[in-house]
Amino acid sequence: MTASGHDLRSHQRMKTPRSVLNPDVRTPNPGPRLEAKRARIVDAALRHFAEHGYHAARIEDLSAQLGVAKGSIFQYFGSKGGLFLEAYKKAVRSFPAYLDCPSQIREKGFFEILRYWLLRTERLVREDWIPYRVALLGNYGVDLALKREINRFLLAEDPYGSTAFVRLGIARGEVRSDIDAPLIVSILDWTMERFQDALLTEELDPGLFPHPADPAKNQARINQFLLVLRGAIGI
Amino acid sequence: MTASGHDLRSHQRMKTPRSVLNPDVRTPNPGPRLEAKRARIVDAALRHFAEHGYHAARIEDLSAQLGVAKGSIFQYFGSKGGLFLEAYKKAVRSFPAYLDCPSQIREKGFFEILRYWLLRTERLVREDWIPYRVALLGNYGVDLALKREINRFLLAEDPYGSTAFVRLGIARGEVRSDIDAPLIVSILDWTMERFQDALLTEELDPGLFPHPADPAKNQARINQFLLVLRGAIGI
DNA sequence: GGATTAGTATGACCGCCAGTCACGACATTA
DNA sequence: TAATGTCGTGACTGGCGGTCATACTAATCC
Repeated sequence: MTASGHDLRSHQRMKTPRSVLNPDVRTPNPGPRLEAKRARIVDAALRHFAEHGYHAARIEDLSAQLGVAKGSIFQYFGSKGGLFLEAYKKAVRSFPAYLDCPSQIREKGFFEILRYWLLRTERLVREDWIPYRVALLGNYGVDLALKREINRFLLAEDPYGSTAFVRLGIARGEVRSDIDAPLIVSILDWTMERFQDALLTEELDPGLFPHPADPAKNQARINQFLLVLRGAIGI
Repeated sequence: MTASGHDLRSHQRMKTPRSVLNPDVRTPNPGPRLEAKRARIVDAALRHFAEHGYHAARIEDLSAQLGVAKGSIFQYFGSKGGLFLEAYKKAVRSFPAYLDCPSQIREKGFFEILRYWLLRTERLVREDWIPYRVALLGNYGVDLALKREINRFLLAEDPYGSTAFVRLGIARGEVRSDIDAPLIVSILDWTMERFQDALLTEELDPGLFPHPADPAKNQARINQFLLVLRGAIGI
């Protein structure tokens, strides 16, 4: 539920820009078999990175576990960073966008949608922590070169639909219109990301973030956070 | 100007907790010679990390450039991560705290202090970009283990004095008191950090953050940002 | 001052792992 | 079957973080 940047996700599968991390030397039309193998690798990598972290993850272990040669993985993804980037994308794409909430929630408006997701995220994490952990790694646990690619991706896809969400808020008269919409979006993304990290890190990486967090008090915290956020970007 | 956590920096040089990154096997009273050598290494490391990034920095290069054996560096700092942590601490400690502003600014109140530093930071960065770049690396360009130590440090030292600063704001009646002060501090830290990153990244790491930023418009952005922040935690 | 010892400096060496590449297996076409 | 392109492979390499036996220096003692 966090991202930064404009909503540019217009059509599916826009060509990602070439880069060291994204050699993309595959044939133009890979064919279903290769695509399937590629997907298998990404799935396993997701789990592997989630379990070991970025640096401690060993490509060779991954390849052994998959029954695939190490060389193949590099052929598909170019580098460890490239593989991680694909895993990260898959993780983030698996998260719901703000507007993917039930319609009766949507009718209640902007801030109720936020509340819905904040309350919900805890359970989502518990059900499947793997993509959340990989997202955490991507946000804080890689080097700047990779982080740059990640930000580029978030900017291009806006996977949580923050821009559309803010637009809805403005249209409903719930979100202030005297401030540049992109700045609103950024602030929403920043604070939501950090707040959720603080809520979830207990399970994802104990000790990563300072933790005044008694889980029982999370609901109260969420309410306070929403109050502040409403003051910031509301009305 | 950003940190997260309580203001615990009570006395100088509180014992940092032992850890893999902080073996601290030095003698209890190192003597001035060793302290000087240690400081020399940290200084050079600061520059070296700033120039090359965390992963691309080579301890051996650093040691050659210093005329010091590689083994010595590991003897002093235990690991590359330990060395970086020290460099990061030094960088962050070199930044001014919120309340270090001129007294006539302080008299103008909480939000004017923020404005002062936001306007000021750009120039500070230009004058000496090295610590800012290292802080950026520490925030986004290391692995989670190191990031954990960094957060622990920020929590323990509160190097920007955010807690005292918020306390002042509350005392002056400028900052809302209906919300847990620690949450206010966190939100202030989160947003200030990200906003400054967005402002400064142009010079520190072009392309790291999405950049709608025409430098000429920075002042307008700062004003809008302050408006939002005032709504969030003001009155 | 010489001897003993504790603290400090050194750089050759080791283990590890991302990334490479020559070769082999396989598929496709002729 | 031969020829040609594609895909898969794993032994190998390069480079770097980290170690440690040895050398050196400074302090301490008789």
